[in-house]
Amino acid sequence: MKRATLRDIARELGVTVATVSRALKDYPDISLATKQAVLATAERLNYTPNPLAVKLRQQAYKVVGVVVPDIVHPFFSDVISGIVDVVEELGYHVILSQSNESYEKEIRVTQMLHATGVDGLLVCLSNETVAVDHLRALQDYDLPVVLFDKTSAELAASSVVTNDFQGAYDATAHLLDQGYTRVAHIKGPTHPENTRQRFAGYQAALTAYGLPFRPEYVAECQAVTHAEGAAFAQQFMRLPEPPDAIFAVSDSVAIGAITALKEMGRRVPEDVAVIGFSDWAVCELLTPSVSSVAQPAYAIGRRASELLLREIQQLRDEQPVEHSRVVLDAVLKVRASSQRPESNPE
Amino acid sequence: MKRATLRDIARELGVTVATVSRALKDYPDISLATKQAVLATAERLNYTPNPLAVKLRQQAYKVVGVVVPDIVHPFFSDVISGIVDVVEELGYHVILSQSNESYEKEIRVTQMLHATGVDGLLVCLSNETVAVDHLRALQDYDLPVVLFDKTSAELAASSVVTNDFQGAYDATAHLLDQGYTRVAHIKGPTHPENTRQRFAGYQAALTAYGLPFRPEYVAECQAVTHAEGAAFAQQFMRLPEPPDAIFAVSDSVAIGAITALKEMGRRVPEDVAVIGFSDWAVCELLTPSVSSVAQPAYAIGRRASELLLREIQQLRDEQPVEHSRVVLDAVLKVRASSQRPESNPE
DNA sequence: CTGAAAGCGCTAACAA
DNA sequence: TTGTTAGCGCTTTCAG
Repeated sequence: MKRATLRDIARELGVTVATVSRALKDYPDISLATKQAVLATAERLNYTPNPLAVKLRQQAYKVVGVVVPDIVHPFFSDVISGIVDVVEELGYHVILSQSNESYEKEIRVTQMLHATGVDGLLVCLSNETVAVDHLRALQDYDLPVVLFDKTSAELAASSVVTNDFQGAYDATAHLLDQGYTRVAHIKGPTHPENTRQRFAGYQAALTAYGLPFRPEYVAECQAVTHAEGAAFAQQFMRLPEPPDAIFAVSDSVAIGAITALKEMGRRVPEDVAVIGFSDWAVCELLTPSVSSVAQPAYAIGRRASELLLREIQQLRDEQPVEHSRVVLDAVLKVRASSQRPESNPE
Repeated sequence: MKRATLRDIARELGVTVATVSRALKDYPDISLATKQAVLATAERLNYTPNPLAVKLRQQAYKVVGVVVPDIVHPFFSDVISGIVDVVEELGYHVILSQSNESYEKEIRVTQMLHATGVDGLLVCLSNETVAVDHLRALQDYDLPVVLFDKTSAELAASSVVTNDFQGAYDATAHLLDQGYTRVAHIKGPTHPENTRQRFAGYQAALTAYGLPFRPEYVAECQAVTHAEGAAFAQQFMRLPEPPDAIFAVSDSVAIGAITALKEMGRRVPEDVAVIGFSDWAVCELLTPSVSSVAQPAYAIGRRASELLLREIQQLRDEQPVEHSRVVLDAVLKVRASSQRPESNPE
């Protein structure tokens, strides 16, 4: 069955397409009789407007593009879920792409998204991404871009991030409150702003508690994996004075560290406390359950979409486009892996 | 900066848009001089074709719609990843929607997807879905639909599923091979075909091993949650002759059951073995590690997209559309939760 | 209250 | 080799 067009309806009723179009959109000046006739035949022919024609006419795609490093990741699927929920309420759809943490692929997919036709872009930068010219080029075409999670100060754009500094500070302070004194940090790569912030929060907490910063207690991941967490935990334990607590930049790294510590015969949290970042669902199910800093993933998706849709609207109304930076608080989830059974058994 | 159009290029060179269009598409009959001139100015003006105009002209959206019950689910995000990888190779994009396991919402989003404009649909039915008239209606508009994971025999459409029967059979047979004799099953709701198949595989294995089917050893989930797994495990243990092994329809249910069994003081796997379905990443990390039947999620996404793209092509070529049913094997992952330490300590 | 006509940007058959 | 023309399906002036 071919899709019915305005012309089909018009022909059936002996009127013009303009009349039909108006009748369907509840225009003021239209006779009740024709309106009802049009509505009836539209119903009968199962009419639905051709989306392409409508969009071409209005110069609006009603689509937002989303680029994440990796779809198969609990944090990102949560963010995506938030995005989908918000944009669908306003009749927009979501086109999804992944960069696989590759700068090249990120350039490719953002350009493809622009070529395919989107009204705006929601992007989480890949770990490899330093330069943001590819995004600036899109902005030059009046395509609004909102960054989330991994953002860049180089780009004049709205962004939504977790308060990584505060989350990291809270995590480190919690360990220190528990009586641990030699707190190490497995940090992420230097490029994404958010892992730098976690590092800064860690340092700030040490300073606030009057503890020295010890470079040998800091390791830097490349790929931010389970395996790296394990490797660095082993490296730390080989130090003359090994740390008694580890704050890891991610849950995967934390879990890798815990696995390695157990294999080395260290008890968690008695000998070494561990705390991660992101609060994956697994954290609760592991033994010991893993303390972690929860990122408001779903809320990030929602806020980022709201900002993007606002900018799209402002652009359409030829109003000045306002950029905002939204920082959402992280929530520390204290579980077994960071709680010293009896802080001071004295 | 406004997006350049064919007309802009044409005006600059004093030719018509038709010439420009042809030059850009490497038409045979075009002078080298004009072709180069066009290419040069196109480059200079940063020309990219207006996707809407192209699509309206060719009557092709270059977009496939995807409907899953829940984006935030490791199985589905894996499937989606497979879909995205395949369709992007052919210049298509993915529009994502979720039904939240609601029949009503599934109807709404599939219609929205049709209204928005997609060339085809990849759908995993919600647990609530029994009737498939909403999908049949879309097929009537020559919109190809491919079902995956949760499918329906009511719809004449291609489908890609896990071999749930074989997976369930293997899981049950494995338990029986380990020496467990009273194997219970926590099954899913009756509607989705796949949980029925798991139930059938369970029964077939019992029969093959000459064991009776005991109705009191079967419980049926509604929501397929952690909590239900826990509740049914407790129910089983209250039986006069409780089972010594449980095959659960999903990992969440299996993990819930294990949690409850531990709380009741039963050891897993010594007193009761447990095996789940889906092989979530957590299974490996829990204590005891949880045996499970792995579904080829990424491959399901790939195969389903391949079938859909084939049908879209066939439709465009006005060839007959062929439907296929692809059944991909499940793989049993044996871990600690289902392995009797010493089968016969005799 | 409704029709006629223009146009969104691009493509393709037909002329020249 | 290039221009002319028509049209994809819809919206929106401008007339009447």
